Amino acid sequence: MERRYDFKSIEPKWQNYWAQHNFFKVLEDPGRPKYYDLEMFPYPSGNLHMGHVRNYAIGDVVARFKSMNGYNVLHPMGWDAFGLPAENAAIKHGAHPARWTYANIENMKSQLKTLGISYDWDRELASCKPDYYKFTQWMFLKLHENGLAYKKSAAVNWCPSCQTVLANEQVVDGACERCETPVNKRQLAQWFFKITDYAQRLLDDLDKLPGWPDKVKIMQRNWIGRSEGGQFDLQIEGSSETMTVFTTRPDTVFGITYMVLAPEHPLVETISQGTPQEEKVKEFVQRMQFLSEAERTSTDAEKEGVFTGACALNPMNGDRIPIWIANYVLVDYGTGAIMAVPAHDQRDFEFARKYGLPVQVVIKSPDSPADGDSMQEAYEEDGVMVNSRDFNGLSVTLGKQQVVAYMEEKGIGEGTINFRLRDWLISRQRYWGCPIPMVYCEECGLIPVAEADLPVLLPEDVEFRPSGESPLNYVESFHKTECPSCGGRARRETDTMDTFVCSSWYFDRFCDPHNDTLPFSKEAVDYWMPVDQYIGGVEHAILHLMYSRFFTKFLYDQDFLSCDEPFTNLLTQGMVLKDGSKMSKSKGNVVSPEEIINTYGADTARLFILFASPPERDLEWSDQGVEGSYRFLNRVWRTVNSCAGDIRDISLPPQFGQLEGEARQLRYKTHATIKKVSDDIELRFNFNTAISAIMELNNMLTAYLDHDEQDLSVLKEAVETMIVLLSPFSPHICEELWQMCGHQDSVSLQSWPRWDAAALVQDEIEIAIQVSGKVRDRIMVPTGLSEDDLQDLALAQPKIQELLAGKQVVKTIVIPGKLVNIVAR
RNA sequence: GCGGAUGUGGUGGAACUGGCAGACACGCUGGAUUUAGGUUCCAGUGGGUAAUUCCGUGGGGGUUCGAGUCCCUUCAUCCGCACCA
Repeated sequence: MERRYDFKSIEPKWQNYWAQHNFFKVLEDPGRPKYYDLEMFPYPSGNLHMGHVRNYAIGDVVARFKSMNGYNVLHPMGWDAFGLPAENAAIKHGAHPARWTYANIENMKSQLKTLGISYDWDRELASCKPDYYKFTQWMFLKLHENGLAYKKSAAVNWCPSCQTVLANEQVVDGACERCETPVNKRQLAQWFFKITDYAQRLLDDLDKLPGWPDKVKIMQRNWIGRSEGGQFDLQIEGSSETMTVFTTRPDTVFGITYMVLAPEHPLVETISQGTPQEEKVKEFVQRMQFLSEAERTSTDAEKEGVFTGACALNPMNGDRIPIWIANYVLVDYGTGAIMAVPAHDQRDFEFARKYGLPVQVVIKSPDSPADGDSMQEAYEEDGVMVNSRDFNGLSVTLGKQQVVAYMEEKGIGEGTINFRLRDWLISRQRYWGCPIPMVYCEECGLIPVAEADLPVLLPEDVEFRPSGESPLNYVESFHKTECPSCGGRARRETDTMDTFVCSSWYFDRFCDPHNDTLPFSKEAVDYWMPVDQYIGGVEHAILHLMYSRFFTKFLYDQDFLSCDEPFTNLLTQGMVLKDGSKMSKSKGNVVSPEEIINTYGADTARLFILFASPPERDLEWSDQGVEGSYRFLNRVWRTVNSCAGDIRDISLPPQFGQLEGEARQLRYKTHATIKKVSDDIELRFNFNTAISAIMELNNMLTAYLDHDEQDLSVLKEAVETMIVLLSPFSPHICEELWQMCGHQDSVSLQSWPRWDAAALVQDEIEIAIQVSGKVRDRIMVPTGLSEDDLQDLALAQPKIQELLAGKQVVKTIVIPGKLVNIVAR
């Protein structure tokens, strides 16, 4: 017998076997329940890292477990293949993004194959391939057709050094992710998706997702940021203009002592013109423009502003109110203008004190200050309305309703709901992305490309200049085109789409990946969607998951899908850490999966990563831990080796009779392990405890094999059960061991074992006896003893008698099967 | 500042509904096998104590016959959002 099992030959052997026999290829099968198991598809950076291994190992346990439980399992893999790194590589090393990307995919795919994950590779897709992005463009056209894709001028993140716009997620702490230059804002015409139309549904339907972690739902709720309030207009004194404000506190409208516009608000220039303040206002607005996003919006930046020289009239009482501009009001939230009530809003309060503006109390509770001048801070709690004319005496809640009702009646304003969620900016001035299928015609304006003309191909023969500007701008054969409508001269849109667009529907495409007329057939998605289990990192809690939900709802509304939520259950896996921090090149603490697989094999790598920590939690990498997992697999190897010959020809009895002693205990353990492993995988995703249960079974088997007399049926059942239970975690070694036990078929094709309730019946159990809550003795008792008998037995123990001498028993608590607690004084 | 999570042996972690804290591993100690190292196997391993036993789940308080688990309070670390009117 070999000292160590030979994973180097076993693993490729079974990987080839699975591939040759199309083990993981699936088709729709109405006769079996479906299960769609999906891990977030990776960006092809070139190399697999431990986070990937963890993600796919978790997914594979689920896929193999469900498959052995009779489900028709869809488990696909693909590539999120557009994106900035490919272009950076092109600029830096001169490699074409396409070549760079496809080479990376090749490399990562071969690494992935050495892990032995049960993917249906026939469904592989790459978002950068024309047969895929054709339909990303199709999605754009459908959204455009329905008024959900539009172009508008917007302030976007601009890196002055790279000479390009950046996505929000490419701005880290106010600086460019690539060169660390502070980012500023620039006004550019950009494409948006109108995700805000779906804000309410995206919020409400979170309640339809009990299979999602609360953490993620809370993050999405906050991101959507719904707030109820009112919106009303104020006449600007001496002008025909009005300004509109949004407030969540209509009840404090009589406490307004000044108004504030965001510096970028379009009214700022008009109303300050010709006033003595004009110059100061211009100066302030300019200064704000030069500030970076981070400096401008950080909470600890001091509030500052200037008077515009103009006043507005409070529609409730006709009061003249000065209009200011200030850094703390944001142009893109609400109406970009606020009513300031310093007595009841801390931000307004700080500003008012700094500039000597009045503070007027309009909400009063018994313990709140009545006088604005002596207030130390704003009073934001509940109370009743004062100094508010007819509304005096109303509570905050009632006041809100009645002030809004009054405004509606008088045509001053109305109740409104505001969302923090903004429309999704999808334009990127980048080459390596999905082209936006629109053209600009000199005659007809903005015209969508006809569906029949898709895909708009990304030209391959392009030049990369270090300026970072999109090469599409230089490629005449690309941008020079004809108008789809009038046939006249037109220019193609050279912006490409945010890669999040590509990843917002890839899970649908997996259902029907080779369809060349539609993104997917209705039949295919009706069978497979929604995804039953989605697995990936928390970093996508908001963006990717929200965008995918938005796309799904849109496709549902258009009747392309029958479900309106894409992911029924979501598992967010923790990070893989080394020495307490995230693995990174700069820290030099990266452990390469390739190396681990070479040294210990994929089965060990998978087992360790699943054993070291439950999936949601961060995982501390330990080289010694890996060694331990490897030792365990070797122990299993030896266990099976040493008895395979003895059990090979044994056939299991249809029923195990009354067993005694060790054999009985072993059979108990076998079935207890089936139950434990099944529950841990299915109910809790606690793979670490499932594996530890298998370890216990193997430990018991090792001991059992030392006995002279063995019940070979019980032994066979235990050994084979262990192999089957271990197979979703470490499939290759289990295939080999299964074969060693004399089986011709694959362990992957076995049904998941069922536990036999009869085997779990014990006739004796240990009971703890407590005196006043402290364990003082333990006794073995027959199961099924009555509570009274149990109590009598406990009291009769000599040790307990001794302890109770001279004391009075106050009370006895009996927990059958667990303990007896005797309370004595 | 707001929101969320996590604090258990030397380490990773277990304890699922309030019921024997530390399963399973790693590490360490001792022993066996081996010329030796490695491998493998056996035994021990929360802390204090000579010992009956006492103390122990970040700290403090509470509820309970009984608390890692429930309640209040406090500290530390990590993550997300951050002037959202």
